[in-house]
This record gives sequence, structure tokens and C-alpha cells, in this order.
Amino acid sequence: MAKQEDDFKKVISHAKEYGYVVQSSEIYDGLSAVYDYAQNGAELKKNIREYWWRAMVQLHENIVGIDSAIFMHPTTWKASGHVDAFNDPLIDNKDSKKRYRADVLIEDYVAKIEAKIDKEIAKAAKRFGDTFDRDQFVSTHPRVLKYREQAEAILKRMGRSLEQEDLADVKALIEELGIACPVSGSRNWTDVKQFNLMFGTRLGATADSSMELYLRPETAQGIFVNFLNIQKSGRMKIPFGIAQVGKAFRNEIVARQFIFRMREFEQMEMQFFIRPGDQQKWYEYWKEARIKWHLSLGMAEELYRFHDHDKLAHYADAAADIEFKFPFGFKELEGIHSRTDFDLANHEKFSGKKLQYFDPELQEHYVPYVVETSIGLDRMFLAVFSNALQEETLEDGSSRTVLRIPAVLAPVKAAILPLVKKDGLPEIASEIFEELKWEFMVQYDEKDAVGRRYRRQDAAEQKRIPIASLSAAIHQEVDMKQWLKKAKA
RNA sequence: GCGGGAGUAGCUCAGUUGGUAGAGCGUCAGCCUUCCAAGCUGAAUGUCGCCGGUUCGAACCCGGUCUCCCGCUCCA
Repeated sequence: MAKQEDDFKKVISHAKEYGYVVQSSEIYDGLSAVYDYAQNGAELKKNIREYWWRAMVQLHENIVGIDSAIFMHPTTWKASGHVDAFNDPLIDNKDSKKRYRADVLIEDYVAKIEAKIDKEIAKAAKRFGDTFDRDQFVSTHPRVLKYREQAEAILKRMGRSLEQEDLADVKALIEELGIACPVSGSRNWTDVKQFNLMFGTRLGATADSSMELYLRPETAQGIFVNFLNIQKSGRMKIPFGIAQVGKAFRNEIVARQFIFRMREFEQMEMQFFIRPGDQQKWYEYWKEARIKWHLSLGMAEELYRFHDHDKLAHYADAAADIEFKFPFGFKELEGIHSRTDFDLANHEKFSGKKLQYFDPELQEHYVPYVVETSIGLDRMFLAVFSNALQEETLEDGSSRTVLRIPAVLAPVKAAILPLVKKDGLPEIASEIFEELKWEFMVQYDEKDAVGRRYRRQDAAEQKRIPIASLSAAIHQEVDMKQWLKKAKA
């Protein structure tokens, strides 16, 4: 565990020292869970983004890419379920310091009442044997009726209080029911607080003419609301996909672990529209396609694993994560979700506009089902970067730090290093540099002994290309270019 | 939000019972060097996270605050 922490700290400090990631607004003590990408980080991030875009959009004739706005009509988030799902009433127990969702505490209490009903039924069933009439028993037995009435009253009151955002009453309900903390057993509760995971802002300059809206908590909805626009203008036929890369915002209660969980982050999402009933097939297809994409980068296979969800989100009928072995353990890197027609159907309902597809083969209209792939660009960055950072022991026993980034993603593709700073070598090296820079990110360095420059490059960008000698390289300039192209491919 | 740990140069850290800062690496200028750092000469860099208090005097003691790491909690 301590080893893990050390490794993770090394990743963070290396990212800072070599111009990858720094904390936002550092000179003002920083902003919690907000980070900036520095010179090398911006390149690496851009390369990951492009690698994804090419794999998804360029290589699939039936997938197109869009770039939708961060601001969206507020009703979007009602339709998507985020207004409900991202608003949690939370309460803390002052003795155990544990935090709970207030509604879950109450629901658990109700579940206990229902368990009592089941017990009564079981008892009666045993007593009456074959003659037991379950429905009649439930609708007449006084104790069962009382329990049922209790349970319903509690849920009704909770529902009404949450609806009206009467959080004081939610707390009062918890106290009246005598709900105790499962850990400490105490009934010493804080007030119920509403946590909204979405950032609110205003559109419009003056207070009375402005409209309250949210920064998008996911990019997917920008795709759903444009479903018909894209389908029609692109003459897309099901199955087809719409991809998008963009920023999303979540006001996490606790955002931590460096760039793993940030309040402002970038998603790379693709919504694949399919016939209802085909979801299982496409879900499996994309699970496989996505893991292949990851493995194509050549990082160790053991670093990845699938995690199938048992507890599904409000929109999904199947979901799996591709987890990556980060320095702090296996964590979600990408999600593949079968979202059914939840989103499009809800946007139909809330907007009153039909979001349907006419299937020429089936000769019928339907709301398509959706399989989504959603990967965090920042998480992918962290996966690549943390895995690339390696300590290498050399033959002579000394060690060096190498940032071994997959060549396609490397921020800088080649370093041009004249062996010595004389005999006209810098001039020739500069010529090579001038020529290569039109096609690749390259760097030039003539300072210090060449060995030292190698080490410097190894630690910073891992881009050096073995050249037998500079003079040989000049004669083999064409070959080198081809080597570079191969390396790039 | 709660609990634990931490914040001194770009990085890793030292700093004795309070007497206004150091090392290694790195960086920069130059020398040497025709292939894998730690040879030579010189140089720059810190309101000791921030604010306040105690004191003749605070990196050190006290209070507050911000930020980071770990655990709990949360995570479409």
C-alpha cells in the first residue's frame, strides 16, 4: 500500500516536473480537483484524443463526429434524469461520522417493515397449510394491514418532502421513526443537505432576463438531442454512431486522486443507434471493439479487466466498465452501456418532437436503442502516463527514469541531438530539424554531453530514435523519415 | 463533510532548546566530449502555503485558513 502511494506520488511530481500536468491557479494555492495540462501534457492529451477519433470516426463509415455546446436547454437534464439522479439528500451521523443518503435510510426502514409482513405471511402459510389464501390474508389480516399502511405513509411523506425540497421534514421523519446509524447505533444526526452534482450558471446578462441552466454533466445528451439532425443530414442508416469529445462538469462532493476524478473533465463518447432487440449483440460487439482499441497501444494486457455492473444506472439495461490498473488499483477507465431507448424516448416526451427512425427493411418507425461507449480522456491520460513512468536498472547497476509512452501518443516524436557542438554538426542537425518539423513534433538540443541529453529525453518525452551516428543519419535521412513513418503507424 | 498525514528552491528533502535558510539532483552560461547522465568553471532561483497571534526576534510555538495525499462517504 505504501509502495502504491509512493508510486502515485512519483507520477504526480513527474507530471509536474516535466510539463505534463500542474494544478490550476497554483500561485493562488490552487483549486481543488482542477488541473491544467502543460506543454507536454497538452500534446499527449491531443494525441490520445486523435487516436480515439481516428479509431471511432475515421475508421467507421457509419460513425460521424460532432461538437455540441456545453450549455444546453435546462429541460435536457430533466429528460435525461440528471435533475433527479444528481440531487442527493445526504445526512451525517455525528457519532460515527458516516454519511448516508437520507432517502436510502428511510427506504431501508420501510424495507424492514415489509420484511415483517413477509414474516407474518410465512407464519400464516405454515399454520393454514394448503388452505392458505395469500391474497385474502394480506387484504384482511389486521397486523399486515397496519404494517402496509405504515410503510405507505412513510414513503408518501418522504416523496412529498423531497419533491418540495422540505429537507427539514426529511430529517424530522428520520427522527420520528427513530432510525439509528447502523455503525454507531446513535440517533445523533446532522441536518439533511441537498447535494447537486451539476454546476448551475446563468445565461443572459441581467438577473431578471436570464435563464438558469447547468454546465453539462455528460456529453451524451448533446448527441441525443441532435439525433435527427445528424441522421437526416448525414443520410445515416441504422446501425450508426455519433461520436463526440468534449468537456463535462460535475460538482463532486469529494473529487480526488489527481486527474482521475476532476470537477471539469473531458469525455470521449460514442452513441451507437440500433434496432430495438439488437442491444445484446451490439453491446458485446462494442465491449470487444473497445478493449481491442486499448490493447492496440501495446500496454500490458494484465493492466485491463472488465467489470460487469450488477447495479444499473437509471438508463441502462446492461453496463460494463473497462477497468485499468492505476497506481491506486483497478478503477474505471471506460464504460460500455446499453442505454435502451431511455434517452431518446424521454426527449420525445419532454420536447413533444418525434425522435424516430424509419427502417426501410422492416418498413416501420421506431425509437432506436442505444449502446454507448464512454471513456474519460483525462483518465486515459493518467493510464498512459502512469504506466509509461518506469524505473530502469542498467547493466552497470545505475538506474534511470524513462517515460515509455506508446509511439503514436508521444508528445514529441524525435529529438535531434548533434553528438558534439563542433565540426559543423550543429548546423547539419539544425537542417534536419528544420525539415522534420513540418511533419512531426521534434526537438533540438545541443547542450551538455550527448549521454546526458539522452537521459533528459528519456525522462521527459521518450522520443529518441536510435541513430548509429549523426553523419550516418544524414546519409540515411530518407530512411530515417520512413522509420519515423513506421514508428508513427 | 469527518478522521489521519503533509506543505521549506523546478524535484527529493535537511534545518539542532525559537537567533530572518541549506544539500543532492535539475536548470542557465561556458569549457571538455564522436554515443548513453552524475568531469571542470561560474551563475540564478525561496516573503519557509497564506493570514493573524505570542516574542526583542518565528520555518520552528499558538489560532485560523487554503491546498495535496490516505481512509470513510459519494460517484449518471
